[in-house]
Amino acid sequence: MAQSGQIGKREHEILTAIVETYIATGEPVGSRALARANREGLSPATIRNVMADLAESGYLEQPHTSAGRVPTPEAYRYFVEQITGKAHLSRADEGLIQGSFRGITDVQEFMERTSHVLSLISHGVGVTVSAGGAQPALEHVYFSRLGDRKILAVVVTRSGLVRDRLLRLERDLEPADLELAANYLNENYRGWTLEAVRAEIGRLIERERSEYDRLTQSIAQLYQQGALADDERLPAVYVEGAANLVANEKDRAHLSQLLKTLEEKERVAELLAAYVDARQEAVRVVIGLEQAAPQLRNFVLIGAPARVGDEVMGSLAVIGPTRMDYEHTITAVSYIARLFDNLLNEP
Amino acid sequence: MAQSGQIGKREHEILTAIVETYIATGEPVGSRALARANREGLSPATIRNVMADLAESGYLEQPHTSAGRVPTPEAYRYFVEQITGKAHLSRADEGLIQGSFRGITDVQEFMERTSHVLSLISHGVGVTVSAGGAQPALEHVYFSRLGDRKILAVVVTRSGLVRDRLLRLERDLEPADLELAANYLNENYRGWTLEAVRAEIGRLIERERSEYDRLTQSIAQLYQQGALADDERLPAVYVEGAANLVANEKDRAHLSQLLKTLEEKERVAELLAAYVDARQEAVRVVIGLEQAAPQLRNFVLIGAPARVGDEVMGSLAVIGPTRMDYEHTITAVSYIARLFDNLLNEP
DNA sequence: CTTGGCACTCTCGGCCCGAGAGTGCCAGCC
DNA sequence: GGCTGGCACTCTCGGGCCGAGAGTGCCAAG
Repeated sequence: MAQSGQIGKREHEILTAIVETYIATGEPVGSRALARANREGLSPATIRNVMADLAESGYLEQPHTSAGRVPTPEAYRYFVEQITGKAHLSRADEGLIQGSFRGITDVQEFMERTSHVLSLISHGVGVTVSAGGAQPALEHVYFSRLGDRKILAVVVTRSGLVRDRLLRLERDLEPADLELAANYLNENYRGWTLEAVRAEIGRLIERERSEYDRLTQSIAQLYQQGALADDERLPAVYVEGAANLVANEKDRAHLSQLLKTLEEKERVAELLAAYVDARQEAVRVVIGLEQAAPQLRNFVLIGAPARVGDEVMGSLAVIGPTRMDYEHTITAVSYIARLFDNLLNEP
Repeated sequence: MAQSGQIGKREHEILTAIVETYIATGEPVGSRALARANREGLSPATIRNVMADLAESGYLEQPHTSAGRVPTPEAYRYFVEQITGKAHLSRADEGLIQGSFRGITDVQEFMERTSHVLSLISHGVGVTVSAGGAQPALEHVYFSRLGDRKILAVVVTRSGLVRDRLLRLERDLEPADLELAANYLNENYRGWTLEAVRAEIGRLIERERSEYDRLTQSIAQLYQQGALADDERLPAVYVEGAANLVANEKDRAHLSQLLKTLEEKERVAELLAAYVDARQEAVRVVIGLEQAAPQLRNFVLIGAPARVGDEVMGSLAVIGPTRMDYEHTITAVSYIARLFDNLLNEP
């Protein structure tokens, strides 16, 4: 009786074989085909019995009577658990990844390529999201006057991210004022988290409310228009390989919805934030994303945090159909996550 | 005999009606339906005669005998020519555009929203590409040391674009050296085009080859690793609304190719560069993009340069099927192109 | 516990056919 | 001469039907 969900050696073999062939072919797998491929030479009838047990335990489903069996999310979870640890990055994939990153010079491009190469290897959608989570620390600010009361603020963080914001001031500031303000901030607050800087400036303004000098006034204005604020609310999101979904999704309306969802950058960022655990290094595999969005029911997320030293710079992930090459994808995600660290810490 | 392509009043009316209903319905339009809609009460037979003439002149095609007629690219060109100038932005579209841009603070986000709102209005793909063409002028550089021999270079241009590059030096530089180098560049070359700065530094290094002082040495290293180079080679490209293609393209393989093409940012940038004329302000409509890519045969580009004052900051465009709402799209592109200018020059 | 056999079920592709839409052409009408 | 109604013809599309193929469940025997 397998109804408790016990999985013995034979069950394991057959379940694994079903998941593998279903991933390879995309069609419900029947007992006959399985018997032919099986090295132990079991008969179709035997396999049918085992399959019936597995179906009862919730690992298999039938699209309709008299079709083959299809793995349930439960089956994929089991399958992935068995793979984990054993998998090994293929030479070809390693070469592909290394080649993709050759000659990269800017951070955005690095993220873009990461997404791209992930989509190539997984045949799913590659996603990279910057930052989120940890508070970025201030490295440098710069203000540039673009026109009347229009200021461009550029903030560089310790971890190498660059953010720019367009500010509209209430009263105009001269370039000299801007320079003084930037110098003041750079000299006194380098290395502070942006939040701490904001808090400190808020206090500063409060304290000196009455005796506003020119510098404080400039800074107050810039601060109030959000020069240093909210940067963490706008993580950079890179999505590549959406075209891969076309082959997998046959329902047009559904496909269109999927593409729309992936174009909403904030939602993608939330998805990664919800599922990728920044605190631990491991690759996370989530099978069935229906909680995040109903149209992602038959989808899988395979992600990992991207960290440089102790700071989390963001996360990378593959989003793809449950019918996915887990082994390649998991190893690739894990490899690139480590690479990310090396890129900035090693020669 | 209409074989010379002469278009009289009646031909004009009927051709316009055919294009309009084909755009609306997507199905070949027949003489009967046209007769019913026609206010002049012409009979189907008469219309058939005119249609036969138009077909001979190259404005109409039949998918097969005994189907209705479908407009050729020539017909769309004619149609668009008639529209141009007359079109007027609808209240609803104007509200949508204004609403989309409310509260925007950074340049990237502005471009992204532009692409997004274009895709909403046109039901095609909205595209925005920064820069290209004109040489950007230096406003400010900053160097940050990320780790051993790893430098982050941030370049702000006059027009408000921010670019960062990751450099790997041959010999390490101290933060103090970096600061000196940045100060030197900022003080001496602000307002120069990047190319001019590069040329000048090249000369400087050449001249002082033997008597390298510490500052020149730092600058030489940063220069050689491309701190100021090639920025124009990497325009930022924002593509939104690819999901809209799903509804229009029935061939899956083709659809997949289309999406792949749109994901190749460089190709999209080239496409705009090729077709959007930076020197003149007008909206450009290109019908039939097969020269750019065979899979874009039945596609149309409607684009305009985005300029701030005299400087071209990039271009914006809609790429969509020939069956597109030209009137809405052309007016929207033109409106946003002007808005782009206002954004930075007016209150 | 495993296996071969057998009856049953369900899908899928091919085929046929009729309805519907559209065309081209011709003869007649204004 | 241009416009129109009529008519025969063509092509697509959807529905219905059928047979092949694949798979199942169950049973009885090894």
